[in-house]
Amino acid sequence: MDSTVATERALDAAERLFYQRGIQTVGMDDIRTASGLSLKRLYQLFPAKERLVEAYLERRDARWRQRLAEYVEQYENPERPAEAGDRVLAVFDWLGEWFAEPDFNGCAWINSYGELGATSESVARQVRLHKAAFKGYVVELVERAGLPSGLGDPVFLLAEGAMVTAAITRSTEPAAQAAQAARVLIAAGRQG
Amino acid sequence: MDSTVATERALDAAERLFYQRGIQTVGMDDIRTASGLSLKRLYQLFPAKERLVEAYLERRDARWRQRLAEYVEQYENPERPAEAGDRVLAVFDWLGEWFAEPDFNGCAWINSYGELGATSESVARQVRLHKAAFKGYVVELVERAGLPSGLGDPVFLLAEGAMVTAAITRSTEPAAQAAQAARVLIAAGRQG
DNA sequence: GACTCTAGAGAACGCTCGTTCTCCTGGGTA
DNA sequence: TACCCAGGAGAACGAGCGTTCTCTAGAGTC
Repeated sequence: MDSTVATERALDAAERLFYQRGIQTVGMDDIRTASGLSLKRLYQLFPAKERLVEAYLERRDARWRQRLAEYVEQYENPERPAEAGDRVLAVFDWLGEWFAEPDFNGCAWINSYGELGATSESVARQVRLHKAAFKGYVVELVERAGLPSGLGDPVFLLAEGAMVTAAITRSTEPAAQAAQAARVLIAAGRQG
Repeated sequence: MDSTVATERALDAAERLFYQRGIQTVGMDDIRTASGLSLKRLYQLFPAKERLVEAYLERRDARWRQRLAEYVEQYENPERPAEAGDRVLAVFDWLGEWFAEPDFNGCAWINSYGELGATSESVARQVRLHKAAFKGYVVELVERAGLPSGLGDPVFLLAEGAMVTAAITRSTEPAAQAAQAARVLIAAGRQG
């Protein structure tokens, strides 16, 4: 089997299991079984579990942010004059769809941070990078909408709060609640 | 040694270690060493590690919410006509002080949920109870301030987002940012 | 003073899990 | 055909850890 195909299979299995059950409770044996690869092959591709965890978070980060950006770009419709803030609010629509996915289990980075942030410096670093990138994206959307850039902070906090709460309560509501609050903040920001 | 004293010592050690390093990475041996109790005594008081975890979360929940309520009550000053929402905003002041504590390591329940929410039903249940109680308290503050009770949701989400972000970025700023957003929402709510 | 019960110190047990090793098969190559 | 070697299956190793067991000391009681 091609090495890139094997890597992908390993990461697919790792992502599914790590995200669903947590990192520490999933053993390399579980990943072997789920991926159909041998332990030998797994350790050739990822010399230690920690490397696999890093690769899992990296790949998921790229995909998560890309999916978000693709969704938000729908709202960049040149045909109609976009309301300032439409694309900012689209973030919460996307969160709502994500929360509704059957295998939604919270934010992978918040979960990983709770599990390993205190122990693994590499995990902590990746979580910080992911959150900084997400926040940077939110700020960028705010600024491109011509809104005061200070709006980025509370919008980001609302999104984080919605992710955590959706996970714990197993509900999609927080997305709509956060969206509504963001709408009010945007309206206030436009006046001020 | 008195049994209640021993229980307290066990919980003190457990809380310090679990909160700082996570639950799974702390062994019963670590708790024995830190508490000065023997394993035998520990297992008399808590027949399994899971019981100790439950007791840790329960005791911390009671103390956390009591400290918050005590702080907020300062703002219940009958001498002056309190601004509606003062006590709601006091929640964020208190969060800011908490974030600044040297051993602050995020929200114990969010962390525990990330670590064990998928594995341990008892942990998941306690996290949900704690968050429901906190949210209930926020809603109560909002209503007692004569504000529209729908304001409870976004204020709660801002608080959650602030906790998560303060932990990951190791910064106290999110408390002030969330407070500022809450101020705007409250002002808008008073008008609407 | 003999007995009993509690508790301390820490060894021991059994299981899990990350990692490595052994043995074997099969395909490519001179 | 003889050789080589990448890879598969899974046993084996070693450490960590939750839990229990052993042995001992001491305090309370008749």
